[in-house]
Amino acid sequence: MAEFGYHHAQVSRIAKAAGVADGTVYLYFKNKEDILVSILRQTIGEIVEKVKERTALASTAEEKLRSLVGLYLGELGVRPELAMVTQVHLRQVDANIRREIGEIMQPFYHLLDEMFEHGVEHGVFSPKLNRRIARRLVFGTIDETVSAWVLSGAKYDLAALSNEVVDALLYGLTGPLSADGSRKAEATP
Amino acid sequence: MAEFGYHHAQVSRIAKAAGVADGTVYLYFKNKEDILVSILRQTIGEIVEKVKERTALASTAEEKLRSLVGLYLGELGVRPELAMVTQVHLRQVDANIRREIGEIMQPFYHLLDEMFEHGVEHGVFSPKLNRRIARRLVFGTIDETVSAWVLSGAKYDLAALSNEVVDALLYGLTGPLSADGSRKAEATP
Amino acid sequence: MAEFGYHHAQVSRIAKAAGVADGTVYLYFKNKEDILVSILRQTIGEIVEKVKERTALASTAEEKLRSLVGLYLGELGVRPELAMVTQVHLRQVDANIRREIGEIMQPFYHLLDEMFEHGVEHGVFSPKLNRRIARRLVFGTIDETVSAWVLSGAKYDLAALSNEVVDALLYGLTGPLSADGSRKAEATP
Amino acid sequence: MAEFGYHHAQVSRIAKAAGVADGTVYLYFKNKEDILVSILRQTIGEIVEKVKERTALASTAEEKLRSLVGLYLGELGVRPELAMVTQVHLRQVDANIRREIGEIMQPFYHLLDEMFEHGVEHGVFSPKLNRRIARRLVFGTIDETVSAWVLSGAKYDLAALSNEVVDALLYGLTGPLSADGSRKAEATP
DNA sequence: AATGAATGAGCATTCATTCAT
DNA sequence: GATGAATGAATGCTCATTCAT
Repeated sequence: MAEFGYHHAQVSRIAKAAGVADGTVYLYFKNKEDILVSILRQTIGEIVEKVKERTALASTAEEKLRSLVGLYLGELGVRPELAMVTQVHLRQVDANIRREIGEIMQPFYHLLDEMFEHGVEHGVFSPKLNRRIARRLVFGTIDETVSAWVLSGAKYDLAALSNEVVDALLYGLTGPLSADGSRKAEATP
Repeated sequence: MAEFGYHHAQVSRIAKAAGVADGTVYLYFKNKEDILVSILRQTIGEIVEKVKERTALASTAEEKLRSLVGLYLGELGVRPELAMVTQVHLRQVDANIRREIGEIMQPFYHLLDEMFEHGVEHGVFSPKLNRRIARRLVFGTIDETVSAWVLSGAKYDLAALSNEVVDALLYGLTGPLSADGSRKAEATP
Repeated sequence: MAEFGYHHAQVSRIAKAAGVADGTVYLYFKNKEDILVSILRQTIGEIVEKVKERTALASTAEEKLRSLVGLYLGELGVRPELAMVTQVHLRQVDANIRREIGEIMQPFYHLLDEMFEHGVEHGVFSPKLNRRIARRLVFGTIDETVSAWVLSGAKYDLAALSNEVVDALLYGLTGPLSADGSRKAEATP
Repeated sequence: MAEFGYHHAQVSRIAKAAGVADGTVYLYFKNKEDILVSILRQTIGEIVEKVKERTALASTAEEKLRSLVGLYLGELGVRPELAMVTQVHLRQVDANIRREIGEIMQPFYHLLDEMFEHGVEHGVFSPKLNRRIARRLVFGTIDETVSAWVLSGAKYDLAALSNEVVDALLYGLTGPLSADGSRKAEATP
């Protein structure tokens, strides 16, 4: 199927992108899987570090979520190749590795959980919401947002969507309610 | 097509699952991509048809969304092999095909859009919410839900999560507000 | 080291020699090792079968040995490619496989052992000779004989050496002694 | 160069064993082949020197052969890594090099030839025996003996086999004859 | 002289696709 | 229509060799 031009993350392509010979890659990584997984681990690690710093300064759960989403979209938004790796190449590997990916995402999921706990404690987030579902709501939405951006060719400003995405995550499709039960006009002023 | 196993969707495996010889597959499909894309097209087509029937009977946008999510998770929940195809195998192909997948999802996205329009018109959904973001909220969340279920080995009842997922989609992390602005105790009674 | 032109038994070379495409080889063999080991197993198997038939007809241990060596050199002598495999390619694989080769040679070694027992029982072979050393004497000598022939380019008649080789194996460097202790003039009349 | 392990004689392993960096090897050797061939050349050279000294003192052909075999097995028997090189690594290279190996063995073969001439002149070795076959008898047998020892893991005392091997080489399978034509009881008293 | 990071040719193996039957 | 044996392009990985320091 040469006509379709498969765009797998061949090691030779990665090497060429890095400006080194194929064999050089194996001086630094165990194998192809290790390359991709290492990229993800570092990317997630950096994002998690920044989010921790930033959310420590935020007092409300809403602000924390806004930091988290903003940083996630911001980091990937300025590095489309990284987004390509997380959204495309890493999904081309087999299910075993996808489970390993789950482990790498743990620190990020922990952040989400902590933030959620904080929000519930302060009466901001719904105590009725299943934590697992909350995590999928947040991660699923931002993941889909990044995927769409990558597949579009990374043509627009990803981080610019952050506030609207957070509004959706906070209030859902119904949007924020005003005290009298009517729809509020403005979510993000 | 029941025992894909957890790795690549080799054509020979698909043929064996279908009870035909390898070559026979090519009498009905142009190539491997065509097989996977056809499976997705049919699956989405069936779901869209059922959702159309069901949502025609639903009067409120919330009911419509509950039908849509319930049917989506219900259909994939009883056919793990299909979910394997949509969540794993189809992501292993190149970015070009993933864009084609976007086209196949169009009817489903239209449903979402119509439902959203209906909700906004009837004052149920927030008119402030970006349609594109709304779509990613809904699709991203259910996609992540199905993916997690598939990667877990399809061990639990996927459809059973439907109502909680819809609650999250409708009201977000903050959950539904009571008229007086306090957190409501129960989302799905 | 392209200048030296390594002559490893590449699978592609084997495939080309067999007149099939590279991939075809893997329809019949598990891997490269399996190819080489299978060739040896079949070759040795055929030789052992023939030797069994022939030695059953021979009454003396000397005749049996003559049959065995004659058939061994005869079989490889008419199939230089086989000899190439046994003497060159199979030695290029790692030590683990060389130990497996030992197992494949077992039937041949058993033949040698039986023949030796027969010779000792009938007073023809020395009862003092260590069986293991006897085996290495016989196999080492014919192996070296075949190797030299292969490395020379298989230019002469290998089987023609058989009788002289057997004389050497039977009587060693001292040659057969006449009854009075002097050197006999003729070993193989 | 003590722990070759049982697989390929990678240059990096040789360098590490020699306590130098990979690149340093190429200051002293042309290439990998040159390394292995040099090891063989030196080993054989040393053995040949020692055999020459020793056989000069020996008066009979039998004593000379006993010295030669004893020294060969003795030298390799105390240096299993050298035996690994001669029996395993050197056979993993291509046929061209194996022919070069033949040249390196020349001094050793000359020794064998001289010894054989001496034996024939003094009526100890059979004048009927083909010199080439005699050489293969001796070298094939000791080579096979060393190979078996190496592949067994060099677990037993190789030199201890020397006298029995020489007996086999001198008298063959039939063993030494007593003057009256009956089997002699003892070869090596 | 010595180093060791970088190289890239070389090869085993897989699997989507074809086509003679 | 159906088959499945045969194909060969594609790719991950190894390791002998080089060369800037």
